[in-house]
Amino acid sequence: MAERRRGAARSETARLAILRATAHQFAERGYDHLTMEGIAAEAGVGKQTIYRWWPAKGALVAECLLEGLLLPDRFLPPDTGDLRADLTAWLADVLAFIDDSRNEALLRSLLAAATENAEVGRRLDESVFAGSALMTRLEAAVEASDLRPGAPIAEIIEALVGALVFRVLTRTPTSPGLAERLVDAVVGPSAQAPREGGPSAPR
Amino acid sequence: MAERRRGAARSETARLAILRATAHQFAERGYDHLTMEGIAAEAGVGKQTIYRWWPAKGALVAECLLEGLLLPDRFLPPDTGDLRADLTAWLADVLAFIDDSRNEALLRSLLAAATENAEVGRRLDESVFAGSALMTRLEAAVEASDLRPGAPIAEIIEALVGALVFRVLTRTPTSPGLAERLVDAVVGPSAQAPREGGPSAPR
Amino acid sequence: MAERRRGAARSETARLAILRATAHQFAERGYDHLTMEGIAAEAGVGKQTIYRWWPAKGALVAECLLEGLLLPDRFLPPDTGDLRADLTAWLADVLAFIDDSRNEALLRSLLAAATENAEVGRRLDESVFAGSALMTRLEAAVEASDLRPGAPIAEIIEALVGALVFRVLTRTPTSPGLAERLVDAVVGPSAQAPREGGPSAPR
Amino acid sequence: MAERRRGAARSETARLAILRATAHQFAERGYDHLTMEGIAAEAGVGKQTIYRWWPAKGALVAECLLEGLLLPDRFLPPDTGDLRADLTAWLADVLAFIDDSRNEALLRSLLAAATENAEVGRRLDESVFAGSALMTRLEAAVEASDLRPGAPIAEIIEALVGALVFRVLTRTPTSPGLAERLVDAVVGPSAQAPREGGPSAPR
DNA sequence: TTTTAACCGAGACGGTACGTCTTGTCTTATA
DNA sequence: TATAAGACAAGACGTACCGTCTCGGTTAAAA
Repeated sequence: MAERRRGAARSETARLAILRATAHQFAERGYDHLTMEGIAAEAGVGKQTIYRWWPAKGALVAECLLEGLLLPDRFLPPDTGDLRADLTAWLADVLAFIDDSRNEALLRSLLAAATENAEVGRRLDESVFAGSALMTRLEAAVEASDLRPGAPIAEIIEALVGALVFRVLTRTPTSPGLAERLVDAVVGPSAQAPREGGPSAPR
Repeated sequence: MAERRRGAARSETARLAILRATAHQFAERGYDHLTMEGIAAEAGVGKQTIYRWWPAKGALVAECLLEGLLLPDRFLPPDTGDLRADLTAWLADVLAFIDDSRNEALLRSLLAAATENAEVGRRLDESVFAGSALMTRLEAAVEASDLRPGAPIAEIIEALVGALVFRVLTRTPTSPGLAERLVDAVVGPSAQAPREGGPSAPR
Repeated sequence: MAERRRGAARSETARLAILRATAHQFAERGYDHLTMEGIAAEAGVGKQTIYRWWPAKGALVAECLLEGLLLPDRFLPPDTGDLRADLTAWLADVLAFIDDSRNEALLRSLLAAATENAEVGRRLDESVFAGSALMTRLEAAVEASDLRPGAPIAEIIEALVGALVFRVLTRTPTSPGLAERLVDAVVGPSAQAPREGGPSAPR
Repeated sequence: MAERRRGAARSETARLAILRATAHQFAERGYDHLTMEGIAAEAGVGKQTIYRWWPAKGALVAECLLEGLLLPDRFLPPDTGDLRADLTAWLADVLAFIDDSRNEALLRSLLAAATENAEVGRRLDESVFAGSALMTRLEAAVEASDLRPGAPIAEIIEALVGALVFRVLTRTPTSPGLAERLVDAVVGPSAQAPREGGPSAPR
């Protein structure tokens, strides 16, 4: 039987108002410049109500992330059977998102949040940059012999996502053909520029 | 004919004291928690003297980076003729540095600085993660046919460095064999031990 | 016939616990720094239970006063037939009480309570500083012709008690012979030692 | 030669704005309900500027008192040669002031301030309730033999002022003839109701 | 016996104010 | 005129209490 402690229960209304206010202020003004007072004011909530449930603004952002209030639905790689094409499509999708400077700023803010809050880092990994969906696609590729058995799938994903993160951090603008080149970098060149017989190790 | 404006010249002593204080406080307390007042106090300098020459703390950090006050001499990839071995050695070197949690925190702080200051981002790219040295090694590899002509060298570097950045952000601990697997991911497996690296470590 | 409304009756246990906690906290930390939350916590009582029965902390203190939880039994003037001796003895008694700095602080706290709560002021008059007992003694003095008929008895008491209150407020330390000099001031010098008391102590 | 330390000097403008705001808020809302934030806001000043120079609101009020921003010029007793008449006139003056309930509340607030700040208590003694002027008048009375030599002057003043303080604390309304009765209580009856031969000690 | 009003403890809530910290600008005296 | 010192207005920080409301549970008169 459910053991319920005494006293009024936590207000879901307040919780949601706080998260929504956080997401709004985050998008509006970035992670720095995000203030507890501003959130409390926008949410119509006492500051104590925030501090009662979250230890710091990083935790607020992490929970927003978890609730999908900060980023659109995760980008999903298609599965057409052509690994390189699928990865390229996924990358192009993400790059298009980043190309909007508003989104780029938001992502950078998210990286800032991750630098000072481990939970945000974890959530970023999990829920933002594809995690399992990408992983599944690559596993399927091994199955289909598009990747050799034993290929370092996790590291391929890290390299791919990391390259994107690095570009956001350094504000490097997207250049044409970037998606293809990145895919080339991590899973080798596409079929129409195939086998050059050279000593380059087969992947 | 040196046109010298009147009045006291900029004090090099003050400049250095400020940069050293910045570097010290940065290492001590991280990018957040870095305060202008703290720097001024430690440097024995008026706050105005800082604001006169730097617009914000991001710029201070960027200049520290440029002066090599924040990070050790850049990591240089060896050139033994064996591309994979060289890259692996370089990676292992960097990973060993990151494995010291003090260094990891420092790097994360640097990423935080990069999120809010474009100059820091640029400098980080250039001076921290090797940039040209790595690039040179890869160009040599193309020359030596260890990489096929037209290989996306820049993207390979981005992927490699990005993976490191991503791991620092998400606080993923280094696992054994990581350097090999990452090299495998971006330039393919080592020829003499094709199965090496094995399956990726679970994350 | 006892008209009783429905529901549980007021808990005497809770009432006493609250008053005792109030008295304890009052003595411990003074009237300011007295908090409803602190009282509730010490009494093991919900805050609402306090607010249900008392409108404010002033009322709590007033009731403590009424119940004799804050001050020792009222100081009673003796009646030896010698008015001046009796008043001096009473005053010396009260002054000795005040001389303990803990008691002085407690009285000052009580004055603080009186400034913001009229009821406390009234109770202070009545139950603390003797009120009727002193009055009775002075009326007896008129009867015995130790005071002339028509002497302003109430004002004499006010002057006496007021002097004490004023000294507590201004933290003036008791000086030797003070009791005698005060009695001298309000009912004239003692006959058998007309010069007694000497000049006032410098302030 | 004046040894001046470096840095900007204390702003007299800010100091005055703060004291004026304090006096205004004090009169408006009383000692409790006086807030540092309210003062800072009304004075157009940062809170730190207040805390830099005053440790607490009690000190602010004490300084206002010293600057004469809270109470009118001290009440001065006349000197017509008739001690009782002069004291009665002074008392009537003060009682008339107290009779305005706004002034009464202000005085009560001042007493509240005195309970928690020793400096206020001291200033109250000195500058509010006549201090030296009353003292001087009584010393002249001894000189003129209106009071016997050795009369406890300081205690007479304490009794007189104390009675007023006590009445303010207990909110006892002024009754007709009060001034005369109080004077009677501390320096004996006036001449037109003289010597009754009784055993009441001569003063 | 059931209902129901009032009590109780606990504790969440929207607020206000606290005293501290930091920011970026301004002022003063010195070098 | 640049500097070290430091005062200033502004405003966010995280904490402490305020007085109200909401929970789940208990008590006892009324229905």
